[in-house]
Amino acid sequence: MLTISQLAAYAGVTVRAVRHYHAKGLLPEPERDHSGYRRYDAAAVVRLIRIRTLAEAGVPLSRVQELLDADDTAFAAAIAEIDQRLRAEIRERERHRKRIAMLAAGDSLALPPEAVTYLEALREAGVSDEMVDAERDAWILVAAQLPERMLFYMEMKSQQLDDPRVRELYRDLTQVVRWEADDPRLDDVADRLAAEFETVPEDAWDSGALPDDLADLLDAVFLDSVPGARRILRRLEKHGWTGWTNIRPTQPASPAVRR
Amino acid sequence: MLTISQLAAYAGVTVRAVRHYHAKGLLPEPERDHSGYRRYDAAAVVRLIRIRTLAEAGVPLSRVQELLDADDTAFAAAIAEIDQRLRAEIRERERHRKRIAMLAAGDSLALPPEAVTYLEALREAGVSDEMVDAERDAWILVAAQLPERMLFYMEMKSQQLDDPRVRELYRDLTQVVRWEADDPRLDDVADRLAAEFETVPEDAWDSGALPDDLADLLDAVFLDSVPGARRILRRLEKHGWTGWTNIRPTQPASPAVRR
DNA sequence: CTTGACCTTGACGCTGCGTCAAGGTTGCAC
DNA sequence: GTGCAACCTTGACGCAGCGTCAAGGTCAAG
Repeated sequence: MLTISQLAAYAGVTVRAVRHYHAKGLLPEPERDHSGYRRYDAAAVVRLIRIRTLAEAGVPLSRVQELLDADDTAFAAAIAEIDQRLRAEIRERERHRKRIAMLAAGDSLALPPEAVTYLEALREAGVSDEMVDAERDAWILVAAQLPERMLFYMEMKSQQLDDPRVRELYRDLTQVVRWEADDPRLDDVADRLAAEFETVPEDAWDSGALPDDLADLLDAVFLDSVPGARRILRRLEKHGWTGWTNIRPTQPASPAVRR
Repeated sequence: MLTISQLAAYAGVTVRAVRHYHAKGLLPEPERDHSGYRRYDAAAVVRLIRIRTLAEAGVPLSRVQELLDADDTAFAAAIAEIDQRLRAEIRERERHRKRIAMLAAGDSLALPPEAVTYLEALREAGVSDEMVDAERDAWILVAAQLPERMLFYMEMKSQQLDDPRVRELYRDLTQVVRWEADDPRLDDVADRLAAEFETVPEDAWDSGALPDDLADLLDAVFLDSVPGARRILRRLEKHGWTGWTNIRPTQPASPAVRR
């Protein structure tokens, strides 16, 4: 008769694993000797080796039982299913590998490469680090909601950046975001912005627009992080512009007809 | 300001996951509103998206923290390590797949193919199912301890089975294992066995011998499962044979010298 | 006022054991 | 006989990453 550690050694598992299999009902509890020790016969070794074989093949313990006393057909079916699961787990890990490879390649988390390129262009245009970071965070939010539109947005933004006046505007804004909330120069900035917006054709506003809730979120970021934001927005309203992320002309007062 | 479910929705995770990240310290607990609800700003969304991005890439939560504020070098190193782990997990699953494929192919668990072949040969030689099962269990024990020697053993056994007299012996034993412990015919069987053993050259016994502890275990199986086992062994001893699994001639009485 | 959708904390469940803890047993050396 | 190491026992927590009740408080709309 064998003690639990001998049994475990024969089957190549730990004592703890044997007790675990008892607890799970995979291996029947054997007789105890006079001092309460478990005593095993050789049949237990065989059963334990079978359990270990299945477990090492990736069979979940909850299914080992049924596999041990399945007939050939059921066994084959169960095996096929387990193989399916293993394949899925492998595919998942391979997806993970690809993702972390991309993380290692790009300089920023959670952004597609075209966004990384755009942010790089911003930096090269002389925009300060902190503003690039703010832009990056904003685009992370967008990319999380609309990954499939990022390429479009980034191409649009990159084109805008080709215009030297836009680049200058960005550089100037780098200073503006540090001004106090009541700095009177904010109004001048808003006036310049409004003048700039006038040059954009009327129908171009909607094409690059973001969903309202996302725009609200990004507006909130702007308002939270830039002291002068509120003053700029108020001044822009006076010029007939509303919003920020989705900036557009205030609706001409065409009275809505009710009923 | 966002509620926890809005935050979760923006980042594409569950509310439970957000709370879990709070508990793990990955995401700082935000301010509470007057009724104790958590209120988040957009920065939290960005941080949460970063966490999710890393987690989805297979980074363990315990390492997300350090990765979020690692510099490029440290980040690359950590990524490389995680990729290592993912590859190891993939290899493990592929090993599992191979193992279960083998389980599906062979008709028996925990035995190498040559053993399956041998058992098949036994069955075809007319040995009863229950005796084949007993043989199989015995070889499962051997295979677990000495997998590298199984090919050798199975070739040896297969060769023995080429001898028609051995095959007949096996067939006869099929009956014998069912006899009562005190069946007098057991002695005749032991006599026949002894006569058979005599034909084996003296030096052949050790070549196929198993380690003593394993032989003891298999002997125990024999004694446990065959009622007449003890009587056969006693009778064999009288003929000068000892053991069963590792049967061999009793040592000629060469008196041991003490001190 | 009611209802349904959210919010809160707390706690158990899942997988397969590893790892104490606290105590009893066995077997061997002295 | 005694001591010590190496076993054995049950019980319980820990691990990863949340899912899923439970039991209650809150909010907004009808």
